[in-house]
Amino acid sequence: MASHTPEHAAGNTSSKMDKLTALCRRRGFIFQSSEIYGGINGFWDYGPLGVELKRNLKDAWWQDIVRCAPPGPDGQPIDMVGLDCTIIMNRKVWEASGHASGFNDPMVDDRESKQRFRADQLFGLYAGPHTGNSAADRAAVLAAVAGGIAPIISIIASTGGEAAEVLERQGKKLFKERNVPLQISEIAAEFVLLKERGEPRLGVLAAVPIDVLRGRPLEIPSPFTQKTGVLTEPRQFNLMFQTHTGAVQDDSSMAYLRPETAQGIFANFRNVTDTSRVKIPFGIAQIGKAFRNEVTPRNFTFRSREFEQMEIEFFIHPEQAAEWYRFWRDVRFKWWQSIGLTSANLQLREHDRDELAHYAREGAGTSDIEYRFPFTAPGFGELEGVAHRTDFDLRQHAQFSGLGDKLKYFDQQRNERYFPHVIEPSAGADRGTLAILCEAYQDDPGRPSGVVMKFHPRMAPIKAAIFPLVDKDGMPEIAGNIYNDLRKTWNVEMDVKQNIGKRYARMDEAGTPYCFTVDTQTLSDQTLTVRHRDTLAQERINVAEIRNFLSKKLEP
RNA sequence: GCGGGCGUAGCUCAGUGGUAGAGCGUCACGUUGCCAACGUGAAUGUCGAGAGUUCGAAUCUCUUCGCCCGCUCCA
Repeated sequence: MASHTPEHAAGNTSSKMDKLTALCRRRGFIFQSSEIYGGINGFWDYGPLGVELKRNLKDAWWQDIVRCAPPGPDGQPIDMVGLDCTIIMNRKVWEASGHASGFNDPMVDDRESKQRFRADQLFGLYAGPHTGNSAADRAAVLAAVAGGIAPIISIIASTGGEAAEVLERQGKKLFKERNVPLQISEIAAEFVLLKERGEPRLGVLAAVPIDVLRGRPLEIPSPFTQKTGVLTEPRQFNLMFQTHTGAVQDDSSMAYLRPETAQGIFANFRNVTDTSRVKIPFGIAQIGKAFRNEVTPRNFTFRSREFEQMEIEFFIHPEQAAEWYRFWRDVRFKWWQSIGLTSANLQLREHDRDELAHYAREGAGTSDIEYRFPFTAPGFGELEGVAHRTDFDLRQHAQFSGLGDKLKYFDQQRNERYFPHVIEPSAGADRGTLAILCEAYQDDPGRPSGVVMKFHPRMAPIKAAIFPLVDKDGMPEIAGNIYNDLRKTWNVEMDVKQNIGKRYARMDEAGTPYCFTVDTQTLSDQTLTVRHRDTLAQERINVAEIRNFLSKKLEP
């Protein structure tokens, strides 16, 4: 795998992505939203081919998750029901979920270097006394941090461990920029042994408290230059879109566009259990739009401000969390492979415990199913997150709605009332579509189009094309009959214009896996040629066999 | 949001103050008949947008919008 460089590893990454976006535009997969008005940043439209592709992805998900859910760990069929809830909900939903307060990350700017970072990712190196009594020294320096002393050096990191790594790697450079006569002699996790002018001191790496940052930003050294006096106070960036319900726009009518579909499922948990006879373990699935005011939408459709999610909330008894977490993680990874993401560009990555979201920190784990996009290579970008959300959301809604224990689930078999835990596989439909496009794209100088989209037949926007070799001698009529029959079941196209090579080339760019061509021989023996997109090979089959042929090729 | 780069036909680009162009693609007709072939013809432009300078702006200036790269964010 690693032995041969993927064609979109560093080097021609941008050119592959440029070619792909050009093809998406040219062939009608994806357009920029409101293009004739100059576009709008972070919003994308799906054209005639794109809408088929994305719909195939969502339909496959719905079929494989809701209508024909996989057997569970015990081999028994899984209980799964669908849901479709509104984008705008009572705003208390977002207070309960934590989005209203937690979804806007305070950001800090370095006024001098014009760089910005998240306030909660700022770590400081704090120095305290070194008496030799390590327990007392640690307590002393931690007390000093809590008391609000300024760090001597600052670092951007998401965890203390990462801060230690940065310090280890760049320690000398950081001290040089600060121009403090300090030396590091030892780093053990977040604790650091320092020497200041030969005098030993105990250092600790700790998050810079937000209230210190807010109150005295000028005393904190910039993580970029280690200069003081350049940082701004943390500022709020609300990532949720706001709107108003009703004609009068005041504070009381303010509402949010949902930033995730999950909360609609939690808010309907009781409705579903009351009406559908599902029993734990069971899942509720939903496909729908969500909206986030991303700081910087970029990388084609990868980070859009309006996007579509395919989410499952799977409700379980807390004791079964680990088992169901592993189950869904593996099922979802295999599913992406089953629809054509078969290369080493797809990977499953288990999160480190300390990078987990607030609701998942105590859980059985979180993992990402990731794809190596041309623009992330050699890194990966997230397609789907599988998280054990514990009972966080249901408990929050129980509290905020005032329903309390009434929102608990009564388990007949266990004779027990409890808040179920939740395993959440949450996939991005637009990101999935983009990964399928990236995976399918193949330069091929050996064919007339120069490029071919090798979609899995189940995902291909056009399943087959029907061509009369010549636009005469009764061939168009035969082709027309076949077309009219096939289109009752599949999205197929007929094309009579121009020479056959041009028509094959167009279908290569659209990623159509099979082309059926009616020729002179068809007139006498009822056979026609099937041209295979991936191999360019041709075979003859009987006209009456076409339905069988396609059914077999298109089954999951 | 900050810094850097870029916006001319569907695509790739030429055009640096004086009538908006080429190739490819698209479409029509003819011809051919299994991989963008050939001939003839046609359509297609708010030169990203707005303002300014000028007798005259695709070209110079300012503003703005969008795209790409970095920081940042994330399904």
